[in-house]
Amino acid sequence: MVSYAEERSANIERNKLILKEIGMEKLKPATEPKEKRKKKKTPRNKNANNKRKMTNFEVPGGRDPQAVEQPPTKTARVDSEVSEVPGESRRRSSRIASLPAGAVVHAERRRGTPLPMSVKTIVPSASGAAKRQRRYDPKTYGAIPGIEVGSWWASREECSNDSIHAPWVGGISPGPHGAYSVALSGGYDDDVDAGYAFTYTGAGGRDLKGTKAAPKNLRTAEQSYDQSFDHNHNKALKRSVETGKPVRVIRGFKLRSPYGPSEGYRYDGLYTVERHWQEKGLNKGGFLVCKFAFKRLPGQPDIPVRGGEDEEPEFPSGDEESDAEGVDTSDD
DNA sequence: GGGCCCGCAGGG
DNA sequence: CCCTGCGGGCCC
Repeated sequence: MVSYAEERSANIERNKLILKEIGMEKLKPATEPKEKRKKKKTPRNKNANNKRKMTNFEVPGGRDPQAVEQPPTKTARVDSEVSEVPGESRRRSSRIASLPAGAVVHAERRRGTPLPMSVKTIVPSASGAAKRQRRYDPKTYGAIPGIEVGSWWASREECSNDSIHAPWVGGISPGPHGAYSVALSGGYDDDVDAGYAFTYTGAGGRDLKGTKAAPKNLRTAEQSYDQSFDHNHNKALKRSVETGKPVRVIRGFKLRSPYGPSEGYRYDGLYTVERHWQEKGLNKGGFLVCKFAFKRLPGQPDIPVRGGEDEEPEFPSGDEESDAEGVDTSDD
């Protein structure tokens, strides 16, 4: 029988081929910007709230943000001076590693704290927009005004608040004419992330409730049955292929790829879903999974790659050879 | 590190 | 109301 590693490489190779087929080569810049470590420029500012968002890379030489409806740079919401997050060098791998020192999580949102309910009701937000104080409807195709490509958040909750990706947990935010957004967090071991294109695994096929005897109430779990395009989320991504609607993409720190941020979540702009198919997933049982191939729209700022200084690129950033990269368990 | 258990946004 | 989901705090 085939080992997990072998099966994984095989899947990865197949997925890489698909990415080549959809023509992502041209999108990848000759030289890729390094992820900017969030240095601790500003002293501290321990006033909570500065954990808002920040753009992670300033593009060398002004590119023209034309091609893709670039939202008006409107840094609202950061009411306080956008102090640099003193996140310094944290090694990825820990959870949401460092909410930078001063970035205290709002007490109301903490888990054990008592008044989460009242938080929602605060800020009626006249326009009856949403319960949260969202400025824009996340159920929008394309860019969210005011959120630049490269913006960064410490948690999924914050991404949701800024309407970039509404679900707190789910990777896919479905809509009638396609998905609005997806989150790459490395949930599936055989997905390939080449930055300017990537493969993505659909939702479903998991038993989140556990067994009758041992109920689990989980949020994620191993595959235990086939995924299908009947699942609303997968159906939405399939629609994206048909309609060509752009999908917002965020990458999370758990993503094992040079393009994954070392901490938190980063908005990497708009992509189109080029293909959808089903294949045997990397799971015990060989259950089918729904797969999708995404390609980035041109004209957006380059994606920063990890490996600023104290981090060594674990993969040769691209695909190229069939480098046996991930096959190992290169710890981490 | 792993296991638990949970809040929440969204859709049905 | 019910169920789902590439989180995440907490405890061990």
